[in-house]
Amino acid sequence: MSELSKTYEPKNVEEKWYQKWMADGRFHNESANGGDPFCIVIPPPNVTGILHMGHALNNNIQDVLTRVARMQGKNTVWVPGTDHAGIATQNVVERALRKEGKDRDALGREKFVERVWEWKEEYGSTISNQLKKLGASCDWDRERFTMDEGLSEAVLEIFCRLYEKKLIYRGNRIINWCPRCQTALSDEESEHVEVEGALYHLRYAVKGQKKRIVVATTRPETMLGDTAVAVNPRDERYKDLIGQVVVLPIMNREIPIIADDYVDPEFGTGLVKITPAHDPNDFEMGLRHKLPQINVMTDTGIMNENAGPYEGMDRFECRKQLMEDLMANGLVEKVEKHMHAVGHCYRCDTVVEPRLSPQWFVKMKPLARPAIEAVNAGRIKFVPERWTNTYMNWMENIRDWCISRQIWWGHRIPIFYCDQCGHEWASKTTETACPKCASVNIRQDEDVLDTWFSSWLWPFSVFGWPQQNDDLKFYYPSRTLVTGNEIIFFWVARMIMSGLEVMNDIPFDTVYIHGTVRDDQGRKMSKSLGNSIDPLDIIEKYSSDALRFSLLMITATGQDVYISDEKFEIGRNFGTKIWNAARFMQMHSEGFDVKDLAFNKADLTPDDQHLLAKLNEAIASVNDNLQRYRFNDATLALYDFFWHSYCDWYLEYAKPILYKGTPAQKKHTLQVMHFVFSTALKLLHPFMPFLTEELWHGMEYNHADETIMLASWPEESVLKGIDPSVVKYVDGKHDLIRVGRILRSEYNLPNKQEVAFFVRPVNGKYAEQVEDDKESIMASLKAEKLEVNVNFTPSGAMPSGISALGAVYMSIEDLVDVDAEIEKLTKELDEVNGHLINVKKKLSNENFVSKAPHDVVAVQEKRQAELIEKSEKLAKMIETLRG
RNA sequence: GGGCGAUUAGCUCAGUUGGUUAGAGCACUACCUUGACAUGGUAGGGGUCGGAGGUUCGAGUCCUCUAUCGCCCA
Repeated sequence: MSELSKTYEPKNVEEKWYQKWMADGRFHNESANGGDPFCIVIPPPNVTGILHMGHALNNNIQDVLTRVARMQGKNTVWVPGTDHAGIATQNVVERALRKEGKDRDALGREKFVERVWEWKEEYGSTISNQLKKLGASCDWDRERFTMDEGLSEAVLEIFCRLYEKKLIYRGNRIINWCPRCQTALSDEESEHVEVEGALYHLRYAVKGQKKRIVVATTRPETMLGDTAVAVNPRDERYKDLIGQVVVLPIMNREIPIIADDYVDPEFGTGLVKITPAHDPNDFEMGLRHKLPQINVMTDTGIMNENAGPYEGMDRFECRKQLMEDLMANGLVEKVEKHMHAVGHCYRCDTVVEPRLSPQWFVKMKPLARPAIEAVNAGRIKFVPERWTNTYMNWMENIRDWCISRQIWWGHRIPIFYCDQCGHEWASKTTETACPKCASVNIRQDEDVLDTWFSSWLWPFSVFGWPQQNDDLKFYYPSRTLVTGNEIIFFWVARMIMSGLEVMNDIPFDTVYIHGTVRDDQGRKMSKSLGNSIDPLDIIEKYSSDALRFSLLMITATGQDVYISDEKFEIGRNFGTKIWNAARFMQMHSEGFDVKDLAFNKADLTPDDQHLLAKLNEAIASVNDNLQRYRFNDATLALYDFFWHSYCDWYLEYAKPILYKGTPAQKKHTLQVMHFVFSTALKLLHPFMPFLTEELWHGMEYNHADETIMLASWPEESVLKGIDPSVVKYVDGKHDLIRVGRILRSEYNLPNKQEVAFFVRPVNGKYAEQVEDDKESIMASLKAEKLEVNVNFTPSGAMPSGISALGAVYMSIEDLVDVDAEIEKLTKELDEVNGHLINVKKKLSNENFVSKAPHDVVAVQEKRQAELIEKSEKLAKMIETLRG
């Protein structure tokens, strides 16, 4: 085997293997290959996106699942792609235009869209390329983009279907309007941010009376569009007012005082101004009471002609001026500080303006019903389960989805209007004449669709729907959807609805929701805070494998992840450890044939068996934890096995054999080592794909499986049948070595100083086993001599300790600090007796004995016996020391 | 206002159906540059599990209340 370099150089290695995997088509699969399908669809990142830690975590998890499935021999496909991110992308290109001194209106729609496509061609593959650095084993031949021809067809198809079913309609309703992006947003795209605002108490005059009433509002400028004042009909205070008329200040408009149950008598003064064109609740109330709707703002957030003297003023400017004017007229009762949630555009953070506007909506209730049912029936499960509540809560209170956007980049709404006869229809193709009156005086709707209106089709549109084909049949539904909780509403819920509507089947059976990646102070990573850690920097500094392993190790199921740079040292150090273990093996493997790992079972030493049992445990743990999406436990099992079981114990055990053993012993030990190491590498591969592939080849394990990617996934059963009593003995042996080392360390013996040990095993069986194992124990203890004697009694004062196998004594003539020894043993005795009291208390408690399960009681009884024995031994040892 | 989550060692976090002596990594202390590895080894110090009450033979784990922090929804 070619010699492994002294230090691991991940950079070249990672680049090399990814290229090779791609060149060999290892990530690709198709339905024609048959077998057991395993499909994951990527949550498509924005085409404008750059990789952040959230992506790294998200895709890392998907890659682990994908790689495991592939090794298990499933027909595995992980479909990658990006979405066209309508508003975000348009913003990016507009910014670029501005730099050139241009704007989109001057350019015109067609030219602008061309520009966006150019931008996409140039920069759109950034995030995909970054995913490759992560090691993501996506089937890149299947990469999709939501504006692709195929996916666009899917969008048109479902739009027309839902339109025909009257599940898509146009309505003049209050929507969330972003004055900066100049488009409508869905409710989900308006992010509520708690801000300190004010509650303005305004005085309105009641017509024909001297008295004034006081209304409270957070947005005083909307009063210009007020068309009523409302009270709760049960509010005794204002009974007399109902039906009276109020004169709106400034505008001098006469508006009625109405009664409506919606009004909360507790809030503010119990009197609410009603502005149907600028507030969703007021809008509803306006419909109930047939109130006029007066829009006082333009689409850029400027006051319009309905705002009287404030026309042309910015909305916040107007608020200031208006308040000054009202104040001057004595129309302000008071202004209080007030915390409230204000909607902000999720793209540009501008304060959203609720605004009356004609938009397209999807009627959601009928789509939601089967989607609720599917989750209730357990056909789709959320992991962790608690997210089911979030999903259900939203679904059960679902509101219609505003899908039209007043931008140019996106799927244009396939609705046509005939200006001749007024006919309106949906069509998948570009229409040239009215199907009703044959007029050519027709036009298509100017708006485009919400980006999510294409990504909600993702699980089947990526396979070519509405075309029917074998891949679609084979891979749909996908298996696990891996995503963050922030897009349960945006995406997950909607995919379930579309899947059931279109495919008549769930889009995936499991939704794994991972945590949000935060900085070490718990803040969300964001550019503006400057606290984001760039995954690519981490890869540069520590390697992709280190990034991957560390991320999973610190990510508990569904909990948020707090990261800082140093955390990635875990993975780097782990990789180095494994690399060096491999180098060690290689140094001793000259002339050894790694093709021949069929060790003779009869020759298995206790340590061999112990190692095999630990490997078996690791395999079981990784498999079990993967199944339960407990990635941190899976990585911990791997870490513990490689580092402690393999390196700390077995490798140290093997050293004397490899340095001084017979050729037969050496061969046997190497067989065990290579068998275990190669199996463990496979188990590690999904988590650290690059290092494991490099070692797979470096150690020449590739004779049967050319790539570790396609090597067989380790299953527990391969190693059954190891005697548990032998495993227990080796655990005891480790304990004995530990006790011996403590003795050395207590007397500060220099590493090189060899010293004699005496062991008094608790039984003859252990005596035999220790005797047989003498060489190995002596090596671990740097002992010049090890005497095993069930009847050993120290001739004089000797440092000692108690191990699971029996008492251990260290011979260091003249150096013994008798008082210190007595103190140490007494301390231990006190501790043992403390435990003993507890156990005795338990066992003498009748309730415990009668009510606790038998095995629990049995454990306590056994423990009692052990503690008594230990206690007696310690007492005797102390006595001996006292002379 | 409603819902969810968190609160365990100096720090960041595990602790799965309640059952021995509550774990890990980092940091810290001492010793060790020994022929895999100082991105390392050996040994060590350090927590009674936010607070109060309850259920139970037994509670970090279940229940109630409470405090603080965070997220989502209104």
